[in-house]
Amino acid sequence: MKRKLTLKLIAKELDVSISTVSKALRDSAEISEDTRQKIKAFAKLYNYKPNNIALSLKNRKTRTIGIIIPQIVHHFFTKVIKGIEQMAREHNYNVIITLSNNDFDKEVLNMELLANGSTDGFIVSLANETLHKDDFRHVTEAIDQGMPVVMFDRIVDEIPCDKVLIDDREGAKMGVRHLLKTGCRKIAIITTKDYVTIGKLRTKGYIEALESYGVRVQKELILKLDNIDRCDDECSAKIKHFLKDNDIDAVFTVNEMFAVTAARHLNALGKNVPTDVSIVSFSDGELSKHLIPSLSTVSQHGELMGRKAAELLINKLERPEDEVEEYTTAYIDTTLIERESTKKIKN
Amino acid sequence: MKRKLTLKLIAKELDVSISTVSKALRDSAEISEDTRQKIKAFAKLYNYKPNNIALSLKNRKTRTIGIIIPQIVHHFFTKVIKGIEQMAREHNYNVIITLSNNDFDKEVLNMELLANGSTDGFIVSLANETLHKDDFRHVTEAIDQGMPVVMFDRIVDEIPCDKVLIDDREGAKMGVRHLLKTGCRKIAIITTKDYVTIGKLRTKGYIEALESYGVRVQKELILKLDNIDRCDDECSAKIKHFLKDNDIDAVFTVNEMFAVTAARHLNALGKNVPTDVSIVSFSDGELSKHLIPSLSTVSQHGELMGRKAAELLINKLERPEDEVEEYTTAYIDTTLIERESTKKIKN
DNA sequence: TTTTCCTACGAAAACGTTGTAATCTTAATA
DNA sequence: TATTAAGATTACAACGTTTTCGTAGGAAAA
Repeated sequence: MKRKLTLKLIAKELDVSISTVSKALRDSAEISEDTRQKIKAFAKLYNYKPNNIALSLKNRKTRTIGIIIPQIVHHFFTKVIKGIEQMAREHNYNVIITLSNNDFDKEVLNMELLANGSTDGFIVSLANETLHKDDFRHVTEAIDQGMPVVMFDRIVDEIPCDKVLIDDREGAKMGVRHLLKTGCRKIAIITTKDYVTIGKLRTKGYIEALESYGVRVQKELILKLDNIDRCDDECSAKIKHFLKDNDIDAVFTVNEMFAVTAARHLNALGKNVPTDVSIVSFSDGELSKHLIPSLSTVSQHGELMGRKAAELLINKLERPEDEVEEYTTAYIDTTLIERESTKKIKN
Repeated sequence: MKRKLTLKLIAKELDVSISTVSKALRDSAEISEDTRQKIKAFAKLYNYKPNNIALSLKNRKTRTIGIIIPQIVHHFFTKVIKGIEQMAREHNYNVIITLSNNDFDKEVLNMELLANGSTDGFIVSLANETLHKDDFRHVTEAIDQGMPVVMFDRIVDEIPCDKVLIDDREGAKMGVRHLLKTGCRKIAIITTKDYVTIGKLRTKGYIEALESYGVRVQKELILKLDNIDRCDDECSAKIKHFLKDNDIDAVFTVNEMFAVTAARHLNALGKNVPTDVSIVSFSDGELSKHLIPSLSTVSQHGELMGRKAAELLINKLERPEDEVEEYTTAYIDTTLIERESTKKIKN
């Protein structure tokens, strides 16, 4: 196995010192034109590339961003990553992704692992279990150690760091308003339990939208589920009964899976979408687009979110030492995408 | 900003040498029980963690695997990554992911970037443009430098390295056979042009399945499209006409998007799936699962593929120096998943 | 007492860089 | 001719580890 080319090898080969080689390659004026050319030619010929690890150690910087997310088999996170990737690349940063699988211990482990010199900062979306446990020491510890952290999507208010959020309340409001505009009045919502910030805020938006139209909010039309973005059999059964037991003409869901499951059950119940029941879902997924009928959604723009998160982090990483600490919370707007699961707006 | 705790700081604090601290923490018998306890207690109290970068530099190993893939917004790659992640984690490796966006130059750049000390080896799926250009120097160069490389899915036969592939021919055969078993005889295929290896092999499987049942292969029932995994308007229109113009009772597609598009057009044509026309698709997607009706698929097991790729790579990384070079090509079996788009098998 | 052998620690090198300071030439100036 | 200046190169330390080798001091053996 060939050994990677190093300054030392070049130096030995050309019979100069290591310093000379280093300086020549960095175009230092200290080195004579002759020597510089010779060294650069040699380096180019044998394709010398400085060793990143050594540089990281020396500079105490890795130019690497660590992403900690619950899972990757999820279109939303996938898009966020893409956004982060883009922005990172533009600023010459690398990206390491680790998955927590929604497991608290694994999340802690991953953060510790990456905190030991591998990354300059973190972009984090917390695991379900972490939110549940209400234990964020691993995050605050990282922050205390001087690691900049940006949280997105699944955040915790109390942690002092930059945050990027979807404007969940506004988004939900927009989605439900659309249902109202198309004439629906018996609008249900399928959401998560309140400890999930997202669910809570979206529920709030739902309520506000109804109130703004003078529609009474009925408690029995609000279904709060334990699941967050998967929908297992139990979850599916609950949705089924919910849809069967209530007289509704529309359903708003806080994620795609709930919507798809609802669509399936409505279909089984012989209800036509959108004639009998309209559906609007919060989403950043492919599913909505291709379902028959395709789903109208409140689109989350995960890519933008990723870009923003990366931007905030990079700002922190490159700010001068003495700058005052200051935390931003950025909101990413949502867009309503009309598809086949809602009726046309009446004029 | 607090400085990270290092051996040096501990040594200074406890008034011993750096060596002593290092040894104590690694439970060396050289250090007296007393000192050892004292040092370990201190380290624990202040949460000392060795610096990874320094270790990497020293050991000339990073315990990091680099993944180079065309895109991440694609369920298949997402699953592969998950598989790689798992296996890596089990063997105490980290994972860095970079995206080529199907762009040749970016792929080259990414590989060079990661090759400079950041990773011990690569898992690669080539960009379309790279396959088209037929230029693989960046890969062979990495291999020449002693970087183990494992290719998966979009591979090139000539490159000497481990490879992981889906058994496309067998998979397609199994899918089409299932259609035959459920009584279908007028089976169409929607596939890609032959220059895409995957399409070619799957078409071959289709033909073999028909022949094994003594069903005549009709050229007009084979639709070869230019697209690979997206399906734009033009592509959709072609599928629409194909379905309208031919009298068929089943359609086999080489990817999920073709299947979804077909389902949509069949629906519009008033054909019931599966009563009038059955559908089987090659896939590793979520779409199939949630479509109404859900699609029967030849499942690709991306996760397994990822695990296998990681396993091969780790084997290479940990094999003794003097072992002979030897390359494996592993095939990942496919599985037929029966859902609602096919009829039950008649006995 | 002298030699040998443990025990418990420390010094130093190495991994690959970079930047500062030191050194050595050679030519110009006084 | 002696001094200085400049130009060109090199030595060295540092980043944080681990590990090999060395060594001091004391106890056991001769």
